[in-house]
Amino acid sequence: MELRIDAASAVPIYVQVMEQIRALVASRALRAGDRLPSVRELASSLRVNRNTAAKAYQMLESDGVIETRQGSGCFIASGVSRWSKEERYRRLGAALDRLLVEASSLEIPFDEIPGLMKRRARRFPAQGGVAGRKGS
Amino acid sequence: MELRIDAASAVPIYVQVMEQIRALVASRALRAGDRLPSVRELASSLRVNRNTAAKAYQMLESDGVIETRQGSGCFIASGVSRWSKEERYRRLGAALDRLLVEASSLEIPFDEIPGLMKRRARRFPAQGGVAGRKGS
Amino acid sequence: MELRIDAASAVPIYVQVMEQIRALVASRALRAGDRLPSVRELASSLRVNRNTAAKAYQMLESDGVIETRQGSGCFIASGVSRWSKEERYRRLGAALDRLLVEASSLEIPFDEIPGLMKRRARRFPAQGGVAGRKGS
Amino acid sequence: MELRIDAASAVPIYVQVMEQIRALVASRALRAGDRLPSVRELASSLRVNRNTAAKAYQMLESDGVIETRQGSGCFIASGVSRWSKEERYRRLGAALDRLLVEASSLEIPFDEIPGLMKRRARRFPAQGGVAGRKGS
DNA sequence: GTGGTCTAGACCACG
DNA sequence: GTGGTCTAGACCACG
Repeated sequence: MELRIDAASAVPIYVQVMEQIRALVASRALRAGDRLPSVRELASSLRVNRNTAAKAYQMLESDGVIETRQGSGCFIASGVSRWSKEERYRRLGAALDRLLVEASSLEIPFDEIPGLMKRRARRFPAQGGVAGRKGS
Repeated sequence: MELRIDAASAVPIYVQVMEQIRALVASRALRAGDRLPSVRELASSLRVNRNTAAKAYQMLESDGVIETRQGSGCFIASGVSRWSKEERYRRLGAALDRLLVEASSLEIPFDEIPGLMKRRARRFPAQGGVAGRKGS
Repeated sequence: MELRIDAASAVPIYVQVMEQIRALVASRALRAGDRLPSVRELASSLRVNRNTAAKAYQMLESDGVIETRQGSGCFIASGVSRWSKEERYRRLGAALDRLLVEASSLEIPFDEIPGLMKRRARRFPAQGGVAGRKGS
Repeated sequence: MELRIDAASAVPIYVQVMEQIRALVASRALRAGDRLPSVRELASSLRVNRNTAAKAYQMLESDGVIETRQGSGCFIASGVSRWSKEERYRRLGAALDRLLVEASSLEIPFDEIPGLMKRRARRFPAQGGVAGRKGS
């Protein structure tokens, strides 16, 4: 499991981690029983503080998304809510709206966006699972 | 002007206000010269502190989205970004990264994005938003 | 870093702080990467509220003068203005107007100004300040 | 007597008025017994609120710079402190430093400044007394 | 009425 | 330890 963190975002890092893990579960990229990296592994791969990674896991556990089994790690809990195809596209639509507002505000014509996106996407690893830390 | 604030969100209230006003400008629901509610009105309608409402307006002003006129209130500015070309593309790049992260998490292939975007873009008036009014 | 605040001045405290830090950057007493005192240190040394010190830093950050790194403090940014050329000359024009008002009030003929400026400019390191470090 | 007000400045308008009148007195452009425009005249020529103009006069009167004679108007008081030539040039020097800091911060080379200033100065009326309201 | 500044103090995120 | 957000409330400048 690889996540992408934007340290410059106003959204706290632990929330970014939570949201992305939730989204991976919801989109079925992660399934019940799948093992998650340890807090230390996650913290070092994302280059964030261990407390931050631990907090994300704690919150996910208290939300019932993951389960901690003493001595063997963290796992995706069973019975987590799934998102329908419609729900996933609805969410991407909202993200697209945010992008278009930004482009509009920056006075960048919409028809330039696909080209810019293509270049940007090259920095991403194999699609469907994104790795590392935002480079900008 | 109707805004919706989620006090429980990790996104700061003043940022939520900024984003929604930017969206209203992009969709031309708000246009250059339009008057915004006063800081006090906004604060009371959103049930937030006056300072929080004022901060949203001040940040929008420093971004060139709105203008403050002494004693008479805040108005939508006449546009034309004050950022350098480099800065504008840097910012759009960051927004594109956020979009790609979302698409990855939702397991939606990148090559579907341009098509989805095109449909979404129809909701926005002129392409690039402000472009059509550049001279005004 | 030693700053002097005039609490009785009509110029807001946070603006006084901003101006003095800008001056230290222009004179190269502060350089890209230098760490600034923490918000709490600055506030206590100037005997102002923490929020006031924080506001000065936040405004300098939004102007691109300093950078904030999560949990580790504020640092002088590596320069290179993010404003468009138009915006930069518009701002200098406003500063020139202020100078001309001052010269008029002091009854100093405008044609003496370039000579006086030349002498003053010797105190500043590279001409244009950051120009010499543009590549760094 | 004509003054130049910058409505966008962080310095309150009534303080700008006070400072410029003080400077005109100090530089001997105004002398003891000279009549000042009425509050109404001043307010309308500067296009500021009457309260603002009145406040400037009140403050100057309480500082002993001007005297109000009932029914005949405001006059420069006798015995107001004067600035020496050295003091006037010292003050202009400080203003020049502020300009150079701004230019440095905007990455505008110092050698462009005299040319820009010349163009800017054309907008000013006869030198030594400046009129109207800043146009930018 | 309009917006801006500042304080004191609480609480949060991150290292 | 670092910076950021928010509130409640005072006070100021300007119309």
